[in-house]
Amino acid sequence: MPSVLKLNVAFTAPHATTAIRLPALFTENGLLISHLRFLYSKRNKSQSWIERNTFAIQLLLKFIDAHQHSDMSATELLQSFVDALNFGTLDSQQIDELNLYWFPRRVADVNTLLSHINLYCDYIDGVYGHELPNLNPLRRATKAEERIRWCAYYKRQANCFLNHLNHPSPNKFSMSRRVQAPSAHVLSVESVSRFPDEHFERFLQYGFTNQAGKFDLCSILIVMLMHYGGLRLSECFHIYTHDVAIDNKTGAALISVFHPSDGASPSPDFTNRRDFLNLQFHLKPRNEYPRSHRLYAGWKGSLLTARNLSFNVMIFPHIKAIEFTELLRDYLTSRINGDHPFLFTNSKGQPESKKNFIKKYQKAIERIGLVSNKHQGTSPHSHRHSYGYRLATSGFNQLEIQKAMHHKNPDSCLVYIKPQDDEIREKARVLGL
DNA sequence: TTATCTAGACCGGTTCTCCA
DNA sequence: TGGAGAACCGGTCTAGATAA
Repeated sequence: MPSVLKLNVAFTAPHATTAIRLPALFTENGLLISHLRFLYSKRNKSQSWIERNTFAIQLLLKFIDAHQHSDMSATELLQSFVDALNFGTLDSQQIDELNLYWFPRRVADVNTLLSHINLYCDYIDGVYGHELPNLNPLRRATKAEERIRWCAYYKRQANCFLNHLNHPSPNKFSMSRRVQAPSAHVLSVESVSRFPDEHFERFLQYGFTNQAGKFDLCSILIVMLMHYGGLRLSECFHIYTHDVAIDNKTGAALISVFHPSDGASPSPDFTNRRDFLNLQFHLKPRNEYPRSHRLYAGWKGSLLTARNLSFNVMIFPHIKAIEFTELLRDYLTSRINGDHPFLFTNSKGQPESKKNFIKKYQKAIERIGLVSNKHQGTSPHSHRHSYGYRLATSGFNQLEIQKAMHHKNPDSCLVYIKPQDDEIREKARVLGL
């Protein structure tokens, strides 16, 4: 049985009226209540953040538990924890006496985990104060709460976890430099992240067919929104059927993407989309479901350009907006409708899940003989890269690309228009340099 | 630097299709 | 009709990428 178990529990804080679901850590001595209270204090953070924090504390508790019978000092033990994260726990013979079997982690990952532990330790300090804990020393402490209080104490005294985020005094520096996390390397990996243009039409035509040989129009439309509209995958799952209109003059589809909760309701009877989903369908905005929920779809805070808290999808090239309309008509007449407002549905009429789309997307990639891999540009996000690059190579300037991709910061689009090594080599060759 | 979203691996349950 | 295999769908976990 593992020394630390994670279970999702319904937690009701004192004086609160409703319970919220949070991950709780259980050791052989019971629930680590201080961590649950810490998570409650951070309940406005994302699901990803809460998961990552819980995972970091879980690793720390497991490591301390594995060293119960060690004669290391507390500082050495915590230093050893940082080393175990960095270099793993297997020796050169691939043997792990601690029975943890951790593999080496990337520097950035280690820093993230240590940052989470640091935050929790700060919270413990705030609750118990800065005095020396009147407890068994760390090595002899048996209760997880006691161990965490000692970790918070040593973190403050010896900066054991995150020296690089604080500013140690000179007399502490010599020790803390031995135990700090390493600096991350500055790295720009050359990778092909745009969808290969030469395969895209074939991908749409032959990738998405079901068992009966019919087109999976739902998936095709989602891919078109990403490839020709530059949408992130998650944004597609927030679109309602009401959010699509047709330009009567050109026949082009006009698509708006609204903020999932605060965006204007399609009906004036409701305050906003949260109100609409709740009262009309007993649903929540999809970014507010837990990450493990089938309806979950993230929201990355795109730049909203309309007062109704939405932005318009800029389909490029324009001819594709007309093709989108034609496919959309076929889709809407053939889809199974369900009790929800979402545009994209699965084979049962329920809102299409991101997870299911990704499975079908990968299958489609394999059908045309490619491998689904983001480094080869065959992941859903690669279409957003293709969109940004297409705008850049068609002569749009940085500000125009920023607006089309709905970035708040003009520099954010640079990653999408970054040239690849072979393109620079080719340019140099053409120039004869 | 920090917070958040995406990708991918692995697993399991259910439903569908084919065939003996 | 029942078994085998494929397809579909969902859950969990971790690492990497992106954006502010």
